[in-house]
Amino acid sequence: MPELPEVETIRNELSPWLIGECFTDVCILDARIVATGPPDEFRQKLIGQKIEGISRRGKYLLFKLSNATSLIVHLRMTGSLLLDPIDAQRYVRASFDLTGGHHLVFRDSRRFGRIWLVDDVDSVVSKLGPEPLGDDFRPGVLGQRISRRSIAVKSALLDQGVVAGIGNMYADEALFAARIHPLTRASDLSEDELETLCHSIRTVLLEAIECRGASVDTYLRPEGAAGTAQCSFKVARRGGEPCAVCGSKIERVRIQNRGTYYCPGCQPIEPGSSRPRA
DNA sequence: CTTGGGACCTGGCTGC
DNA sequence: TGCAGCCAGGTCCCAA
Repeated sequence: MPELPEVETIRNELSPWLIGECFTDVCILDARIVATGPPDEFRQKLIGQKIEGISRRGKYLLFKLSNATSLIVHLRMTGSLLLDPIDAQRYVRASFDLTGGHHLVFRDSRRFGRIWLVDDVDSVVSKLGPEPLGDDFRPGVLGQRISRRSIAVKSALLDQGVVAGIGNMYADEALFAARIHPLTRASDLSEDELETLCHSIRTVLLEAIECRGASVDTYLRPEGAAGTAQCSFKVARRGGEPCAVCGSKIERVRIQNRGTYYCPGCQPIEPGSSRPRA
């Protein structure tokens, strides 16, 4: 499922092809994906607009348009954006023709993805927390946002208002890298742990971007190739396998109704135990 | 205010 | 083999 590294990869790989091109036609096949008004209006407003730039905020992909509006795309669970696909695609919810002969296809089997056309990007993304790869994402900032939260640290990382762009897979990977048990109360993290976690989040996300994202489920890069970040996962989706670091069997629990994977050897704290851990 | 749980959605998997 | 039923999870919404 597309999280920050996947969306960043899509941004990186679409940009050289689409920046400077104009929308010449728009086809909405499922009206539900348009979050801003009727599809016809969406289509009329978008046609003729030039893409001035493509950026990302959390898991949102932002197309800056020539009339100062923005096209925003969120892929949610199963969405993907394909550039000039050769084969006919299933589950196409919208398609876009552009100058230069390009054809951009929004595909989404589960219909959770959404697109917006807005004057002000903030009207969609204003509640997001800091960008984890930005300069302002510091241990103190993370601490400020979770120090009064009694929820599990895993839940806190999934809260897009705490930090933007982390989803189920990279939350598990970051907590493993930081050697923090996912059920640890967010408010119980020490300053050292906050610093380690902050660093681990950045490292895990940067390494995944290097791998062009993780192709689990339906994620593919715009030109149809897979990412390889899933090959480097230490715990995510590896329940029952031995930990590559200590050999313990990777366990799976449910937190906030999400499958959560961790290594009981490397992330040893038991929920409710007194701190500090041994 | 915080927290937890359900709704949304459908392909793929499990089990009878 | 066929089919019912459950599961995955990002975000929003609502209730406690």
